[in-house]
Amino acid sequence: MQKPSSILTTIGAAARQAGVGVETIRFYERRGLVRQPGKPAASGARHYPPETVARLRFIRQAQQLGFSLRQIANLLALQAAPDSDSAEVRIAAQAKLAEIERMMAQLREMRAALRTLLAACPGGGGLEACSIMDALTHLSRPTPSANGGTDADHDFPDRRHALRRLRRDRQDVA
Amino acid sequence: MQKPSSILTTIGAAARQAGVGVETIRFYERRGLVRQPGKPAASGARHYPPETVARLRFIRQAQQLGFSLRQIANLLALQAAPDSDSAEVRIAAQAKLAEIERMMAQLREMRAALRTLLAACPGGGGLEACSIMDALTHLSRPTPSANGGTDADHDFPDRRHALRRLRRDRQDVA
DNA sequence: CTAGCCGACGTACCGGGGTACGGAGTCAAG
DNA sequence: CTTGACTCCGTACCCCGGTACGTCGGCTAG
Repeated sequence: MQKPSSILTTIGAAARQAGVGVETIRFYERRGLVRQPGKPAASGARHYPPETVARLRFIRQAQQLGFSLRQIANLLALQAAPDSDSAEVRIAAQAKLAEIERMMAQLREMRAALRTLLAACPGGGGLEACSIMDALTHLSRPTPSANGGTDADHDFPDRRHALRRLRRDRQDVA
Repeated sequence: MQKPSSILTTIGAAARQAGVGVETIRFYERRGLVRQPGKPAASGARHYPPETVARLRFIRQAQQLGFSLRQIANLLALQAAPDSDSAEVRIAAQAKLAEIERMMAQLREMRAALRTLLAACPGGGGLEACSIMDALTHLSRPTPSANGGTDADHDFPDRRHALRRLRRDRQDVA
């Protein structure tokens, strides 16, 4: 297979150079994040220009900054447009920064709540004595809900939406 | 519809009381997080006991602490088992706390990187002058990858996986 | 010549957390 | 009686970021 002799990269080589999987590149192609080069006449193998590898790295970098693929696509589109203003990029970065700070605040809340629960926790015994289960069951509502109005209580539908998709769970104990 | 007169709750009332959608309850039933009560003979409408509402609130509380539905299911199973030890709950909470701290660390990294980029950013002009795009393109790799080994460079496959699902993106500017 | 590896391609699937749709039944008020 | 609100049920769909699978085809080494 391709020795490091030429600059033509097949998909596999590009994947290795960018540190992603082959399937991932194909996935990005479908998403329009990377466009696939035309196939060289007869044979089936496309060869990727080094720009593609750069683009893949760009994507990875942006992901590490917290950008979603959709947002990265927008950044890349900006990159392609000749009349685009770097102020847009700045705005995007600022928005992302704000978003990250929001998430951190929510994590801090979660952490505080967990710490409180853990502090009040006896180390074992039956569940009746478990202050954590207790707190979850007889909910200590952190958000005050003005209850008894015209309708039923439809309290805070806020943070759940913001933070739900945040965890990376293996199927631990719980 | 049901005034605060009786304790029999239909699914809609239960949903309002717990602050979730009807479809969400049905979804939880499919998942086994909540079991549905038997239907009262002739008619179609099941009536839910107040325990179900409590259970729904439990789920919401636990979600706010960062637990996934799967993990919550385990907690609930624990709750049902008579011989379960509250130490398990404690362990789960500690694990979750550790997880949250990991996520916060990653967010801090992202925040620092974004701040650095923003600090070096001119407020506008062509993209050639954009230090952010620049940084993404000619990657300033934060993780040192020992390169040139036997294989290609397959560096850090870590944080991406941990943090990816963290954002809550509408389709902003980028 | 044949085996085996790579690449190309489409499609399906995973896990997480829901939302929406459409048809049928039931109940109460107007 | 009719209308509207509500329920029940299954199925399908959404976003997100990939992964995997199966079938070709060509290239190259043994």
